[in-house]
Amino acid sequence: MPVDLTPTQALGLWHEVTLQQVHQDGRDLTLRQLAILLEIYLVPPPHTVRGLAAKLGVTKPVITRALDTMGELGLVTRMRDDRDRRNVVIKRTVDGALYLEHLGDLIIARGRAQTL
Amino acid sequence: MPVDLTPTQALGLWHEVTLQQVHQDGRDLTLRQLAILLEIYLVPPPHTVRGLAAKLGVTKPVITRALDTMGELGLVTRMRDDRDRRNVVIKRTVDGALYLEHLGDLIIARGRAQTL
DNA sequence: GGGGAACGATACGGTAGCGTAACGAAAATC
DNA sequence: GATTTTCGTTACGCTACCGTATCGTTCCCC
Repeated sequence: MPVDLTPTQALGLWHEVTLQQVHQDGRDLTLRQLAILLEIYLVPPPHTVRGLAAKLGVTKPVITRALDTMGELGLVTRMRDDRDRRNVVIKRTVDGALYLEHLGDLIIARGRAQTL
Repeated sequence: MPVDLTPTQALGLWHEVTLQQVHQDGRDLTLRQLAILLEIYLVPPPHTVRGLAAKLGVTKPVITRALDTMGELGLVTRMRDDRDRRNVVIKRTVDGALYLEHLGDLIIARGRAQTL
């Protein structure tokens, strides 16, 4: 799709996608929440609270809260690690995968419109 | 830059940019705020509160609040319209332009890394 | 010029995020 | 086996956003 995207076009793409996202998605995830979600789904597991906190450069409560919220939305799940019961392993869900798949398609669609 | 971006790669790009943004930018704009900012800077003026509200599909107080916040951050300014003093015209600022320019560069840089 | 419409801002109660600090449970260390 | 460390969560006070409703100002129109 996008070929030779300029900075301006890149911003235009961001604009289109953001706009669409604001319009249709009532969920309205924070930038941080989205970053966490993407990290969980795009980087090979396992994912832990502390690992995500380190990767994003935020404190642990931020991760816990984000997981609470996104858990209620059905986008992620948590399970205790049986090998080290201090750890919590973050799991993906079908809804979460669909959510991101939808976002990916949106980017592509807008990117295509952007370069036409 | 990105050539033949797949949905997965598009998500990867979003991931990288979001991650970077979370890391370095303390401002942490809402998705809505970012959409408003992009609208102001990428679409030809004039911009009004009601116009932005309609374009984004949100209520007017949302726009007013967002302009308050981003105004304090120096990203936008407001001026009363002298021809119709009921209106408020939203103006761009140097800082706002720099902010988005930075974001555009970030997208390009990450997009390049994405397809390497 | 008086009644109504349009525009943006404000008020209000509620919700959700933040950072710092402390907590309980589990593992590691000695 | 007691102490220390690690891990995730919770508590606290605070800030910022939300939606609905209302307000003051300005313009429009008869």
